Amino acid sequence: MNKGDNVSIPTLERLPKYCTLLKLLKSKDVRYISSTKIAKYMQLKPIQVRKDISQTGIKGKPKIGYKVDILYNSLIKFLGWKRNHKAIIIGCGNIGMSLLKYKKFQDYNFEIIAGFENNNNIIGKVINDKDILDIDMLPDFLKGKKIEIGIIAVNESNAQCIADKLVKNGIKAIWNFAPVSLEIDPQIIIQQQDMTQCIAFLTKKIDNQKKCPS
Amino acid sequence: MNKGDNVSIPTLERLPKYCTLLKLLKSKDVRYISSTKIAKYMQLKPIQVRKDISQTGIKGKPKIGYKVDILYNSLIKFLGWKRNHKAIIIGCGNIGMSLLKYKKFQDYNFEIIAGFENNNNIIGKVINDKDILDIDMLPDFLKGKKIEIGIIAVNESNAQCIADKLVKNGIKAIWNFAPVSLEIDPQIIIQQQDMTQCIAFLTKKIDNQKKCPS
DNA sequence: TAGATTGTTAATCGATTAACAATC
DNA sequence: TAGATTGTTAATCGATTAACAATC
Repeated sequence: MNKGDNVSIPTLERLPKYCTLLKLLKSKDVRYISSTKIAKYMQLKPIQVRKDISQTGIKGKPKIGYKVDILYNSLIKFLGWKRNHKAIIIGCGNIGMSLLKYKKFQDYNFEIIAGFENNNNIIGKVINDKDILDIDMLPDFLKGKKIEIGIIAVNESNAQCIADKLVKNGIKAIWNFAPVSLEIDPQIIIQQQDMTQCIAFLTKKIDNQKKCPS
Repeated sequence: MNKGDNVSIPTLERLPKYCTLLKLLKSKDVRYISSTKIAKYMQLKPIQVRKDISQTGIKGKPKIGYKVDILYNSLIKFLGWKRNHKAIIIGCGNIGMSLLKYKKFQDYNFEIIAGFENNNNIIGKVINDKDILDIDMLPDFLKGKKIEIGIIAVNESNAQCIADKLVKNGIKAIWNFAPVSLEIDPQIIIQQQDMTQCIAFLTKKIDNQKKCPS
């Protein structure tokens, strides 16, 4: 096991934000950056930035800081973004469609290669160069294609059944937009995308502030 | 300050999931539920469920557990979902449009009442009964309307400027879909919606598993 | 050189988990 | 009643933060 393989989740979630900033700095021809400055940009503490970076095994230089291009490249590599990752979407309704259309995934070498549907009015469409296919073609489609990620954008009642189908056909990771907790082989990586969490955060925080205006 | 007002973020993010489950139980006429069973459904530990629930001030009964309808109602109330929360969207491209179309927000008493754009080809459209208006009309539109949440779905380079405009016009909370960290009055509640986090999680976990297949 | 910055080691903080008395 | 379950208090675990020697 490599050094950074058991990186903590909070750190893992901050790393892409450093990438975004470093990309910007690169475009402005900034050569070196210190944890102090990164922290200032991102409203974090310098020590946390250093801890995060050190978790990935990247080294800086006292007094100088980190070399922008090296740090950027190492982070991209660390996150696995040097390599292409392929995904398919199941469910091409409102959410599924917007993901199919989304162009920025390619910035992360993340590629949605097709959509799947059971609605005949939608099957056959081509969105952003990606075919929408009949869900029945899923098993055949996945054979030999090295697709690692299945994005579930169907409704709650169908999510579990789709998840089972994906796993059965060799999918390694699931990104689930349906608001249900999937029961699934723990070997499979699950990322739950829960709108309700976001709404809860917003509404609760607003209401707290109303009660105790400072 | 009420008891649950400083509820921890991890707990706050689990509460809506309990709501989802309780709603299902209610529809099946289940009257009582124990932390043990909730935990089983959601792949958590019973003690964590009890701790979460107790943070909201809701009480259960030894041996019996929690009354489903009371627990559900109390959680909804706690999260602020008894009251209507109004939002507007700035930027009606791919992401903004899909949020305008999304019907399930009403389940949480969360209401997007309009969209704003600067593109003349989009201004004037009506999506899901919601008008898309010229961004220049924003200040007038917000006057006296008690809109608390601004959803930013414009590109990176415009996000900060839109955020400033929203705050200037009395918005209390921002849900930011642009991949930049906004610099803003700390009084304002910010929820950062970061696709890159999700992608980082998926790609890194997949690559770790490749290296050490168990 | 002097001083800013890194990276290590230790301290603190907060969330999760455990233990168990109270109780329906 | 007996036993399952709650809720409290304490222990553990892990992430953040602090302190500081090493160093360019």
